[in-house]
Amino acid sequence: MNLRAVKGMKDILPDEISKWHRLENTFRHRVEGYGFREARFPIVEPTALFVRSIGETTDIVEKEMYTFTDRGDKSLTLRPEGTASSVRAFVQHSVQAREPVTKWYYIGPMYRRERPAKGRYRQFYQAGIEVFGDPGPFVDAEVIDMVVGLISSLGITEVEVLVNSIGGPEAREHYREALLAYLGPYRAELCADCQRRVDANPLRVLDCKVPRCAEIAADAPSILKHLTDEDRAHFDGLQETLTILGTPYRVDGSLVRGLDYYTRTLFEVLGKGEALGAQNALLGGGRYDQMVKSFGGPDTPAIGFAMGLERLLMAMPEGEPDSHVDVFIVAAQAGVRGEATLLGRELRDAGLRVESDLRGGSLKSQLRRADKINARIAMILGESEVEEGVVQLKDLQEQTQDKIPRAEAAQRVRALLSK
RNA sequence: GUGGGUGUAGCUCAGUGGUAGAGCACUGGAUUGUGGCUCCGGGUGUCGCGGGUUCAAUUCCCGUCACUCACCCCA
Repeated sequence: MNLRAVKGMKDILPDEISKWHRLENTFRHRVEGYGFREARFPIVEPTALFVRSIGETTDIVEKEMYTFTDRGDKSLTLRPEGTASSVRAFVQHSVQAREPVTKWYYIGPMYRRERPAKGRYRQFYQAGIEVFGDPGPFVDAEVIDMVVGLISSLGITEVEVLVNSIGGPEAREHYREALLAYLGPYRAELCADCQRRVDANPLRVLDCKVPRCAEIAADAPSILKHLTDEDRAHFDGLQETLTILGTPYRVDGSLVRGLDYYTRTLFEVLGKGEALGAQNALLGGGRYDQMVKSFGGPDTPAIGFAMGLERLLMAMPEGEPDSHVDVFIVAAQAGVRGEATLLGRELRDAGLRVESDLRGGSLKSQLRRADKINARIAMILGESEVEEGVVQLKDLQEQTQDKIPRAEAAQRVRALLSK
């Protein structure tokens, strides 16, 4: 077979879907408990949306986007993340005019053309939330506390919560100057990428992993020293609230994150299980108070996060094997298959999940099938049962069997299932 | 983008210079219409692809592609 899923993109088959459902349902339930409502956005957006929000000099925009020209000569891009679309939609629909605070969540595929690795795919799934209109810091703390609760209700116990503040535009500008002054003398020692970054976006130099650059970055001034009083008060307020909530966290001044749109609060949750390999960032987020305005909307503060579903899945414990079938109907003779099909419809109409093997086959093989797919009950129908208007109700778990009137079949099954 | 590993049955993997095996899965049976456990039986492979060496290559060599892991980046 020479037609395969494209590199870095995976099929999810039914055998693994129940874990996905468990994850998605837990996420939905949790965030809906905080008043978030689902929104769905296009997977394809104008390229400029991401360039302007994520930042021209970020890795995502520089080398990871799936960008193409459509037949109308427009440059389009498969979304690499969800926040840009959320903001675009928020501004496009003037959502701020309908409510003071907007809380949205989304789940869906994202695309980045990176080299695939464990827990990193070119099409991957993210679930995320955005809050528009609340400047914080209480909402920042509540969001962080919410994700901690979410992670824990997924059965993931070993995590670390990192928080940091990179200040607002004013602090960023002061810091930029301080950083440039510091980096100036070292300029020639930096790697080629960083020499370019000094001009384009000096903060990115702090992120570089080239040994010499990392050494230089290690002694660079800290942005925490350049926060304005307001930024500082915001960050203090966040930490105080986390303390009141009893949410564990650690301040990490080196947490910068790869997207340029962040302001003030940044946070990240790291998984610790070895199942994750090197891709241990389960979820990340932060505040982006300038983005709505920069897209032409009103000055609206915002905060959000996104989590990587594949990574969460790897960190989650395996669940109980479940069954997708309540009743398996067995036709004892080939001649009653029509009657068995009718019985199946009767039970389904009563709300039960019913399977059968309409190909027929031996009684033994049909029962084996019922056992294999983990059906709780087998219902056997043969010539004599049809004649008498009854069915054999076999409880595969309790190993019991009763002959019951066919009319009572659905109700008897319900009684057994609810036991 | 850089480095490493691996490609043999549907899956997980053994193995050999003379074209190949196990377990699981699937399937039939163990006396009449009763699953799981046990026992007996059954099918399945362009041994990733291309080239080279050789009388002979799945095995050795080279290339290539794919997958995978790490670096990096991130979710």
